[in-house]
Amino acid sequence: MDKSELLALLQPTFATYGFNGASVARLAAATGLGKASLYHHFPGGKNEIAGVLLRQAVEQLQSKVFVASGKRNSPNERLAGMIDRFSEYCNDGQSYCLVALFAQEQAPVIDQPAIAEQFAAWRTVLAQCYEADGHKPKAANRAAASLVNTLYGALLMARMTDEPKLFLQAAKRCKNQLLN
Amino acid sequence: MDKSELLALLQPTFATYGFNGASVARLAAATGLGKASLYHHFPGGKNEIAGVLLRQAVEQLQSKVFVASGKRNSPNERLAGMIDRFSEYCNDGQSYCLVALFAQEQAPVIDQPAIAEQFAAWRTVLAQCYEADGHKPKAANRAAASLVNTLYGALLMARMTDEPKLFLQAAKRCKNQLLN
DNA sequence: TCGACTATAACGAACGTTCGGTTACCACAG
DNA sequence: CTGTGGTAACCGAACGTTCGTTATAGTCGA
Repeated sequence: MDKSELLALLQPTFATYGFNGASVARLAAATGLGKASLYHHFPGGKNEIAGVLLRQAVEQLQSKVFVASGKRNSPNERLAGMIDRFSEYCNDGQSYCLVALFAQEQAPVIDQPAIAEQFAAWRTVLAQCYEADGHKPKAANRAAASLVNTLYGALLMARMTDEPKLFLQAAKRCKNQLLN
Repeated sequence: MDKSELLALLQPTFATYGFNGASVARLAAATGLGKASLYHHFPGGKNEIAGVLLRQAVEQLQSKVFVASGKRNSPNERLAGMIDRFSEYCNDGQSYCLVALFAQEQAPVIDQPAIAEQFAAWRTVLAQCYEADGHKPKAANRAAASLVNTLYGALLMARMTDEPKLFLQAAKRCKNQLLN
C-alpha cells in the first residue's frame, strides 16, 4: 500500500467528518490498517495527513481549476472551463472541499492568511478573464468575487442539504450567465 | 446567571470552534462556570446546548430574516430587507451561522432532512418575492437559489479568509442587482 | 538476515459526564 | 429579628471512555 493510495482512502473520512471528527481510529479503519501502521507512513500523525491532504486540495485548485487555460479560447470559454473543472474537483457537488472544511473548523493545519491570499489570487485569475471579456476592472473584480462566492455557496448548500443537484444547477446558472 | 445569558456566552465558542472543537471545558470557561455547573443548567450536556443554539439560529433565520415583511413595500424592497437582516444575523460577516457549521461537521444535533426542508422553504419565500417582481416562476426559483447561495458563499468566504468585508461587499452587490 | 511493513497493546492526556457536597438565597414559624 | 428548612446554584474531584501517540514485536519478501 503506497502513500498516494493511502491518501486517497483517507481523504473521504476527513471530507465527511471534518478535521476534529476524523479520529485516527476512523482514519485507520478507512485504510484497513491498524492505527500504528498509519504512523509508519505518516510519522507526523493526524496533522501530517490532514496537512498533506490540504496542500493537495490547494494544489489541485491551483493547477487544475483556477487556471485560464486554452489561451486560444475566448475569455468566456475559459471561465466556463474553470466552472467545469471546479465541478470536477468537488465531484459535481458530492464531495466537499477540504480547504473550506478545515478553515471553518479552525483546524490546526490551517494557515488562514495563506488561505486568504490564495483565494485572492484565484479571484484575480477570474477577474482577468472578465476584464479580457470587456468588463471594466472594478466590474471584473466584482464578477470574479461573485462567481467564487456562488460556487462555494452552492457547494456548501449541497453539502448542508445533501442535495448535490443544488450545486449542479448553480454551476449551470453560472455558465449561462457568461453568455450575456 | 439565567439560561439566555448563558446561551449568549456559549454561542461564540460553538461558532468559533464548531461542534467537535467546542469542548465542555471551553464552554464552561466561556461562561465562567465550572463544568459541573453547566450540567445543572443543561442536564442534556453538550448536545442539549448545541441543540438549543441550533434551534435558536434556525428560529432567528425563520422569524427575523426570511420573512417577506412590509407587505406595503415593493418586492425588491422586501428582498433588500432580507439581505439586510441576514447581514444583521451574521453580524456583517463577522459571526458564522451555526446551522452551516454544524451541518458541515455532521454534528449529532443535526437533522439533515429537516435542514434541507428549511432551506427549501426559505428559497420559496425569496422566489415568491421575485415572482411578485415580475419574474417567471422558473426564473424566480433560480434567482432565489442564487441569492441564498451567494449570501452563504460570501459568509463562508468571509470566515475562511477572516475578511468580513468580503461578505459586506457581496451583500451590497446583491442589493444593487435588485435594482435592475 | 535485513528492512519495510503491519499488529497488539498500552501510554498519558483530554474528552463528556456524574457524584457528593458546599454555598447562596428565600419563605416562614417561633 | 432570629432560626430553620428547602431549594436552586455552584464547584472540585473523579468517573469511564476515547483521543492521538508510541513501544515492542511479529511477518514476510528481497
